[in-house]
Order: sequence, then C-alpha cells, then structure tokens
Amino acid sequence: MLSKKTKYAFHALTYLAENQDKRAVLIQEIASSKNISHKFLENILLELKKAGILGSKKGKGGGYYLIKKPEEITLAKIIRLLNGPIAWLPCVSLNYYEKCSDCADEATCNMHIIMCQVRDQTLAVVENKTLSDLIAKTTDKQPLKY
Amino acid sequence: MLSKKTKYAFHALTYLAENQDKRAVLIQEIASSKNISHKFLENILLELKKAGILGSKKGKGGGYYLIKKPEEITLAKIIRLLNGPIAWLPCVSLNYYEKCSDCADEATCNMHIIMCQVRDQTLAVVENKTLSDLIAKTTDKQPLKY
DNA sequence: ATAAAACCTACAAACTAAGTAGGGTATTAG
DNA sequence: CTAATACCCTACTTAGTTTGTAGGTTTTAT
Repeated sequence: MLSKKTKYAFHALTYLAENQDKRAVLIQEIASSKNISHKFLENILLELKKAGILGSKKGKGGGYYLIKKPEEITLAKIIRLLNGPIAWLPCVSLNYYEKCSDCADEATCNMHIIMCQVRDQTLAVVENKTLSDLIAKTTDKQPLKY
Repeated sequence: MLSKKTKYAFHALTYLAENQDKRAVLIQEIASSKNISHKFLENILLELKKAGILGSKKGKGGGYYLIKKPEEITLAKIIRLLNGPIAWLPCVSLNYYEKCSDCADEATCNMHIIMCQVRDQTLAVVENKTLSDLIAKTTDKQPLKY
C-alpha cells in the first residue's frame, strides 16, 4: 500500500502541475488546498527538491515550483523516493537491492524468478506513466481505457 | 515489500509440499528446518489452517499437512492472507476495498485508473502462480525463462 | 530593518510488525 | 485410564516505521 506521504506528494505535484503559470506556490497554499499538515508537507516538498524534481525560492514571495516538465516525472520515481522499493523482495529490487541470506542461487530460485515478473509487470505501468497522465482530463465521451 | 510472516508462510508451505509423503509434519520440524521461531510459526500455520489451506492432527504423532494440492494454492491467496492487500490503494483493492475520502468519481480519477492497471498486472502473475511453481525444479540445461 | 517564507534538526505520538510467555484443550499410544 | 504429546488460544512485550509537531535559522523582497 502507498503511504500517506506518497499520496501527499502526488497531490502536491498535481497541484503544482496545474498551477505552472504562477512562479512559486506557497507550502501553505498547497497544504490548505489539499488538506495536508503544513509541517508534514514541508518535509515532503524538501525531499522532492533534493531529488531534483522541485525548485524553490526563499524569502518573501518565495515558494515551490516544478523544475521538470510533467511528462518527465514518472510515477516510479516518486514512489521510489517516498514509498521505498517497488519490488516485493529486496533480492529483486533494482534500486534497493539486497541479497537474500538463505537463497544460494538467484538464477534457480523460483520465488526470485516470480517476484522479478511481478516487479517487471508493475514497472511496465509506473515507469511509463507520468505526472502529465495524472492531470489529464478524461472527457465524458471518451473515457480513458485500460 | 512482503513481510517476514508472509515469507515464513511460503517457506513452511514449500516444506510441507516437499514432504507430502509424511502424514503430518511437526511445527518444530519446519521451524528448525527453516530457522523460524517456533511460536511465531505456530500462529502462521494456524492462520493457514483457518483459511482452509492446511489441516492438522492433534495428539501424539500429530502435526500439519497440506489439505489442497499445491497447484490449487495460488500465491495471491497466501499473500492476501498474511501480507494484506495486493493493491496499492484501498479504492482499487478487490478484497480490501475502501472508498477514497477525497475522490468523488473513481471512473474519472486518473490515479484510480492507473492503480487498477498496476493491480491487474500484478494479479496476472500471482493469481496464476501456485505453490507447485515454487517447488518446481529448474534444470541446468533448461532454466526457467521469464 | 522587518516581515515573510523556505530550510533544518530534533523529538513525540500513533501505529504496525515481530516475537514471547504461559497456559488450555484435544488426541492418542501404551 | 493416564500421561505424554502437540495443537490451540489469549495476552503481552519489543522493536521499528509512519505520521505529525515544535522551534529555531537562513534568505529575500519591500
């Protein structure tokens, strides 16, 4: 399950993506708009900034803004950053790999092989969906198929 | 990430599947064979029994045994039982559904739609893999492809 | 200068996972 | 019958993570 932190990050990012005209958006504006604790959101935006997704401006008139185009921000990146590994086991994680203590040979471990499949199927979606897919409007006549 | 409980369950189940000849296997035998705390494993086996996957025999000469064929026990069932929801959001969970508080219409919520895709891709694997796939031996000449 | 805003560190509370303790109860060999 | 065996059950403890809070520091526009 995705953590609240992750969901808040998506909410904040979609808000920023929908308000790209404004130069910098206040933490408080996002927080009250999306019903998130100001201080908690502060930490999240800071993480997104350190990851190179957001930029910020200090002082009066400051705030946060997208530093990349929505099409360049994949869901996978956000989820890895705030939620942790996408894989179900450390031994099949691309970004948080750890060897199993009990498993001698990954090439012949059935669990390993199956969990790789799960990982790849998941990545097939979240590596190819971006922030722009989250803010896209679905029309009544042509609902998004999946 | 899968919890230890879930991993222990898979270890225990594979052990039982590989020892189907013996009528009933002692908790202690599985525990020491797979390096799991006896008491912790006891709870796990009990859950598996209540879910109709294992049977047990009390008294001297008792123990646990598989009540279903390995081909009938899907990974999805075990994961849901011990790890919880497979979906990333409550609003896309088939077995643990909960409505989002903030989302008015699931049909047009982009996050909902994408998370449904993730869920379905994951289920495509774990609903079709069973305990028998975990105990299958991969030969050196013909390694399992994926 | 001063007010406004991001930035930073540390901590507290709430929740969940993991493991422990101790006994109760059913079964069966002898 | 009876005692050993081993499942069954409840409650508790410990450890770790998530979520949220507090208070101060730095930067910048006016």
